Amino acid sequence: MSVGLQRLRDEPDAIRKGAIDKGEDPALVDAALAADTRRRELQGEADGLRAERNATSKSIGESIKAGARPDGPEVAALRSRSTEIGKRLGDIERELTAAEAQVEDLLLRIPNPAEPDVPVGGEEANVTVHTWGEQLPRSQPAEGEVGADASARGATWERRPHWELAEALDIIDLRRGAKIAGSGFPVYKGAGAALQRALITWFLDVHTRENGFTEIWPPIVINSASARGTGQIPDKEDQMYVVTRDDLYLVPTAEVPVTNLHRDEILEPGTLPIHYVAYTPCFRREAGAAGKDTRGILRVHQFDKVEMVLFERPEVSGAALDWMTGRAEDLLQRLGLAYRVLLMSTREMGFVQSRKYDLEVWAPGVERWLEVSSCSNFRDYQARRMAIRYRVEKGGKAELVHTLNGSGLALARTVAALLETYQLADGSILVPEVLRPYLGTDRIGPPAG
RNA sequence: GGAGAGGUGCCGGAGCGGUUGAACGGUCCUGUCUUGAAAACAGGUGACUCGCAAGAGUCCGUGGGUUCGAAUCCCACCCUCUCCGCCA
Repeated sequence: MSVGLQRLRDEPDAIRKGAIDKGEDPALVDAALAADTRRRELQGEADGLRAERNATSKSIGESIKAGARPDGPEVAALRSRSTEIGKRLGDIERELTAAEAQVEDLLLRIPNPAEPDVPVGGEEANVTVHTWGEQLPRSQPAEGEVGADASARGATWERRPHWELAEALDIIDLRRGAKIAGSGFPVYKGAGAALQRALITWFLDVHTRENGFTEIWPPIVINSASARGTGQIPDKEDQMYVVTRDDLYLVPTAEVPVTNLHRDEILEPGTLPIHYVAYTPCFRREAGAAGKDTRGILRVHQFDKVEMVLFERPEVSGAALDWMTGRAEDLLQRLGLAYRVLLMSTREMGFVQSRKYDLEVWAPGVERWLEVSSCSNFRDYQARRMAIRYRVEKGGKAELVHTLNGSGLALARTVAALLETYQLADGSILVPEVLRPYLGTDRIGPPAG
């Protein structure tokens, strides 16, 4: 169950197209359909046999009650007949179980089709919806609006990448992180550590106090059922760290534990929408990305993220996605970081999303756009996997909810962009207005040496 | 980690191996009554699968097993609670 058998039967062409657009195998649709037909046949047979057996067993009980001897010939005849049925039933049931597993397996491998207006294609097809802020150049006049500093007046200076700044300021220690855990596990130190804490706290404060979210502080390990629910299994299994001994995974994002909060639940009328926000560290193996973005903290195995998770009624999930994306944008605007919003194409958006916006922030030191947020609507796809339903009215029929989530925001890259944007000519960092109450200073540095 | 108790429907709480999908109570819904409400009374009130329907089937923590038949018996696992130990 993922795309939904009903929809698969009703509009197989649309599902096939959805698979093709996402670069997945459309033949899975036909395989699933065929497996489902077989499954239904078997279930019909099994149900018939069970009905027969149930009736026979019942008549044994009734005969005995009516006075027949339990070891008499009448009962013995019924008994052997029931045994006979049971044997056939056993065979059918084995086949049925296999067929059910097959259907489920195939369904799990069929992607959620993108919404009709999502551009078809790969990276080149992504659409920039809009941009905000000034895309600062790497070379900065000394009297630039952000980096005005007396000592550098009259000259131009080059913005430095965040890893140089961080090392000079001694606020991020990548080498020692590699020593104690491995490469890609940064150590934040002093003002660097405080900056992490400030960002996390500020994000959570805005979401809970201004945006109406309920804060969740979830476990940062998940079991396989939870990983399956949100689609990490089987789609992204090799990106997760596994605790084999206890059959647990380290969370790749708070989305997994938080969305699973309502797994196998029917939400009563009046409970939707549910808006959760959660901070967790996030662990990703980044398998297949070796050698990519090796410098600095652009691609790391552990980073911090504040995540928004929404449960919505189907008819408003589209608007909810826009709203949620706006909440993430608001944070970037108040941090004063230039960014752009991308509507991701079919092959870029992922397996379980129906629509996804990425927020990319401009990092002038490395002169790149960095993804710091990804806001997605999953419609009923995750909800079906997790059996999250709701009732419109008391006693009404249970319907699947729509789930959405988005980063608000992911830290490592935000920190990189922030350091590079707010660096001054002397290597110190101006602290954005909104973070000053949290950091207790308006400036990090300058470096001692 | 050790010892014990227990996991049943929206909730509480029954359940000799055979009309128990599940008594009883509560909740909620619908009627009757009432100017309205409350009370009282009557009826209804789980999810899922297959089926046009009638209906059939599955589900009593999970997975196996015994049996003609299992919520009821056996085994394993998971979870909760109590006591002990340990500990941020």
